[in-house]
Amino acid sequence: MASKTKEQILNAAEMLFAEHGFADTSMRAITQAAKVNLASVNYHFGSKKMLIQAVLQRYLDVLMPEIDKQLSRLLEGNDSPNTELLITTLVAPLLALNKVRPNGTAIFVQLLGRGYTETQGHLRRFMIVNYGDVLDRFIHAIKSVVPEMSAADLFWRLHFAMGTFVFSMASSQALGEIAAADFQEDFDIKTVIEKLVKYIAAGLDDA
Amino acid sequence: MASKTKEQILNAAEMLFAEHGFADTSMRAITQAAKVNLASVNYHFGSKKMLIQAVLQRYLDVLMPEIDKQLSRLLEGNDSPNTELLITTLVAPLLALNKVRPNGTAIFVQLLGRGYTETQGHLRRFMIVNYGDVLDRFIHAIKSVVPEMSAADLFWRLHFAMGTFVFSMASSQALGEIAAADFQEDFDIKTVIEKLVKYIAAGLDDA
DNA sequence: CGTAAATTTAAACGCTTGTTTCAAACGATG
DNA sequence: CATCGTTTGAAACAAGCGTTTAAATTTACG
Repeated sequence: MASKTKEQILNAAEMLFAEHGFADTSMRAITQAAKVNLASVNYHFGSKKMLIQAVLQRYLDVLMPEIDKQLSRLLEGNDSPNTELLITTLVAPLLALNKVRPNGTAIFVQLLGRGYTETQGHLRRFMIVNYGDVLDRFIHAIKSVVPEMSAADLFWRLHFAMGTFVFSMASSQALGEIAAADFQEDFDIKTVIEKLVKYIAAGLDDA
Repeated sequence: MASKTKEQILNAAEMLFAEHGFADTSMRAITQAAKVNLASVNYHFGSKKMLIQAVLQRYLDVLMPEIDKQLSRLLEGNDSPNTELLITTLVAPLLALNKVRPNGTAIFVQLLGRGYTETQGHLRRFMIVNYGDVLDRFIHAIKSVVPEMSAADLFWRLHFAMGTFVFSMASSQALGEIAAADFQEDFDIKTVIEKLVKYIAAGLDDA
């Protein structure tokens, strides 16, 4: 089992990373929030960079097998799924992260967004190397749903969709509060995700 | 006229900011690239923060009136425009930035993405305060194009769209390089923006 | 219990950051 | 030409960064 200190560091780091980004979160801020000694990050993880990786990996190791499982379940059915159904496949594994850690879903999608914008492609390569098989299965499934679309177009639309999702989830709380004030109506996370899935599927399908 | 030093600083800063982000671009890197003394940034702009503002403002002061003009031209015609046409309204002003400065469009959209993801909402407020009237006109126009959509739905989709745009632009360079490597094909900023417009319009219109 | 390994601690390291200082050089004006 | 406000220059500043060190402490095990 992972040591208590290690977990305290990971828990504190992921919160601060999600909130302020990787560059703007210092080792001292992390160790202070985790109530551990400054040097223990380097002792347990080696460096700040490897701590960032460890924080992400803790989520990806739960998320990716879950996506793979859901994908298998969907593809085993003999009905050919549509785009919206495929995108929905990602939702349940993401929401499952809330059971792994309190507020896990929101934290992870924020980390994902930070990783994409701050680490200029490192995260992408990291994910492809470690979870490329799952991603390939998903992309293959999407391809089979929109076979007429060119590879380049699909590439761009998938990344646009990724952007939509990450950005929206990252600011979903703030947006929810604004919307609630404007429309005197509550929007829980499930409602927002349903709207988001429709929006993404529409953009992916075709124009 | 602005001094030669001031312009050299702005030109060097915007390039480095776009490429590496605000936090990861040091004053020393800027002044070295601009071939000016380190202290001249503080002398001419006061601080790094105000330099960032100056870099953004130089573009926004060109972009926003241009959007306003295009919007007027579009709305004066008696044909009611569709969503894609309205989104396209933003494209010409964005591409016009290429005439203001070499590679201006790509630089600006990347700065925009950086600003949204790095400065946690400061940029959003800055833009609403300084250019809120233009933004309001645009949102009003969108509303009139999809009158059957509920206010809440439109709210969410507009923010989804904003997320798509900002996120894609923040990582447009990295994605462009990946795409170029994968498809042996160059994607200039104009091509990417056109793909993006179609995607956003499809998501906005309906599902 | 005693000892060896693992962990925590406080302190300091070297480096980079944004900013300030103040003298030197410049440029326009009388 | 002299002068005065503006701009530049080299250097130093204090603060913060990630990392390393070595001694103190805790933990695990024969």
